[in-house]
Amino acid sequence: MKSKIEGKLFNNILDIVKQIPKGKVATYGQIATIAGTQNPRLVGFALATLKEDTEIPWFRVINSKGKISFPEQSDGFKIQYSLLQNEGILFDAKNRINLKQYGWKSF
DNA sequence: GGCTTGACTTACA
DNA sequence: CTGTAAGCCAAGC
Repeated sequence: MKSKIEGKLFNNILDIVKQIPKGKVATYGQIATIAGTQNPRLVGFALATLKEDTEIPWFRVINSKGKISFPEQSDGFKIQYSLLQNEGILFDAKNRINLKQYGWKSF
């Protein structure tokens, strides 16, 4: 057992992402701020280190532009796209999510 | 133990 | 609208 947690902010980020309600999405900056860090990259990094069997809804995390962070040709994009639609979230003509409607509000 | 990269954001020109 | 620069934390080598 490790007496030290592997990055307190890191653990915080994952915990916050798990708290995103269904049908809502949150931006990296939003999560980073709530987690207590000024580095949104850690949010992406935290999600990048997740396992396949993770229970964390990483697909509900998008960038400030309201778009998926993956290239449209990437499989990750397709997967996240499908999962979000499955949650009831739709995209506009520019493949962007309407944060005004689906944006997650802080607790 | 030090440097580079990374699913990013915000500000300015 | 696009492009460049700085900020900041953790993992990998």
